[in-house]
Amino acid sequence: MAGRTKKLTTVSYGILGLLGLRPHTPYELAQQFRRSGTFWASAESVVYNEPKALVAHGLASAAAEADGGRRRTRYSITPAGRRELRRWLSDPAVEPQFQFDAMMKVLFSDLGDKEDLLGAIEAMRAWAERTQAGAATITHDYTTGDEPYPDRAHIVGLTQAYRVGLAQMTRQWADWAEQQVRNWPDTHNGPAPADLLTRLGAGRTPW
Amino acid sequence: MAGRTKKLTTVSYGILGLLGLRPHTPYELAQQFRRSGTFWASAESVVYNEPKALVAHGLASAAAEADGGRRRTRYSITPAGRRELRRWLSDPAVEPQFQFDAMMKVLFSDLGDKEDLLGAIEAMRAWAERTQAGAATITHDYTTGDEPYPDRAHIVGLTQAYRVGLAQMTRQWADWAEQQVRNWPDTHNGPAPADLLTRLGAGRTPW
DNA sequence: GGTAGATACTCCGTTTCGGAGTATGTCTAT
DNA sequence: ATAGACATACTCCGAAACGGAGTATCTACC
Repeated sequence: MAGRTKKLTTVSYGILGLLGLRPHTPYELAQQFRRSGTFWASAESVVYNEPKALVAHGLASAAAEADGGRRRTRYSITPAGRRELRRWLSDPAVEPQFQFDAMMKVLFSDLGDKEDLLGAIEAMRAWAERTQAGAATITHDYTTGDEPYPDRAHIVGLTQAYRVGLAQMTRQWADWAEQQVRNWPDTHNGPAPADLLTRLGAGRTPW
Repeated sequence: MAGRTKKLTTVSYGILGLLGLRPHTPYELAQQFRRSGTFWASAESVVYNEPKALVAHGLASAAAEADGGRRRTRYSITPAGRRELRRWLSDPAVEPQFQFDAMMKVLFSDLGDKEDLLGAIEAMRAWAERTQAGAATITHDYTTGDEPYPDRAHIVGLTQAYRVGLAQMTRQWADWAEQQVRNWPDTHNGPAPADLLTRLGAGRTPW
C-alpha cells in the first residue's frame, strides 16, 4: 500500500465488484469477467493479475486452498474494498471507447471493391447476432433460475437491455446499409445523399 | 522491410487509408483520425508514430517540406501501400471491442446507491448527445460543401448512420432505464422482471 | 517587441497485450 | 490400469500502446 502500487483501472473495479458479490478464484473471476465483460474488453492476463493488485492495495484478501494437487487462491473483498468500490461508483464515468474494425473497413471501402464492403457490413450483422445470442443465454439462465444471483435480475435487465438494443440497432443498420450498397454501381460511385445527411444531422435514422 | 518491423494494426491501416485519399502531414493525420476515429480509439502518440512504421514497410513515402521555420514531413501512399490497403479491406473483420465505464458502473450499481446509478445512466445519455452532435457537425459540413471529399458522401452516409443509430438507441435506453430505476425503492431491491428478461431473450427491446 | 496561448509534434516510464509455456485434471480407448 | 489426448487453470515475458510531460514554433494582441 505504501510504495509502488499500480493505479486502479476500470478492470480493477470490475474484479472488485465481482468480489463484492462473493469470494472467487482467479479462474472464476476471468470467466465471470468475460461473461459480463461485453462492456469492458481487456486481455485475460490483465484480469488474472488484478486480484494481486487489489491485495496490494488492501482492497481484497487472499486465502490459499488445496483442490487435489492444484493450489488455488480464493480472493475476498475487504471492508476497505467495499468503501473503495462505492467511491468508484460515485466517480464520474469516463467516455466510452470503441474498436470497430469492420466500421473502419466501411470507412475506407471506396478504396476497395464492393464485395469487401458487403463483407464488412455482413461482419457487423454476424456480430449483432452473436451479441443477441449471448444476451439470450444470460436472460434465459435468469428466467430458469440457473443463475447464482437471482436477486440481481433487475440490474441484469438494465445491462442486457442495452446489449439487445445494440444488437437490434446493428441489425437494422446492416439491413439498410446492405440495400443501399447493392444499388451502387461500385464503391466509389454512390449517389450524393443530401437528404440522408440532413436526416442524420437531425438525429433521425434512415431505417 | 527486411528485419524488425512492427506488425501493422487497424490504426496503421486507418492511417494508410487516409493517405490513400491524399498526402498528409502527421498533424493532419492525427486530426483526421480523431475526427473519423469514433470507430477506433487510440492514443495520439500511436497515431503520430504510424506514418514512420508505414514508411519502414514501404507502404508510404516521406517528403520533407519547409513551412517557415517549422520542418514538416508530408507522407504519401505508395503503390505497394495501395495493394496492401486493398488486401486489408478483404481481410475478415476482427470482433468489435468496447470500453463502457458507465455500463460497468450500472452492472455493479446494486453495491452502491441509487443516485450513483442514475448518474451512470445520465452519463450514457450525455455521451449519446455528444455523439449525435458530432455526427451532425460532419453531416452538416457535407451538405454545405465544407468537406474536402464531397465524392465520399455516400460512404460517410453509411458510417454516420451507424453513429446516429447508436446515439438514438442509447438515448432510448437511458430514458427507459431512468424510468425503471426511479420506481425502485433502492438499487438492491428491484422487481424481478421475468417478462422483461423473456422479451430481451427474444431480441425485443422494452422501449 | 514581448508574451500568452494555441499548434505541432517528440519522448519516455509505466501499463497492457497476447501468445507461448507449464502444470494439473478428465475422458476415452485398449 | 494406463497411456495419450484434450480441456482446464493459470504464469511469463517481449513487444506494443498509453498518456502525460516536455519542446519548439506560430499567431494574436497589447
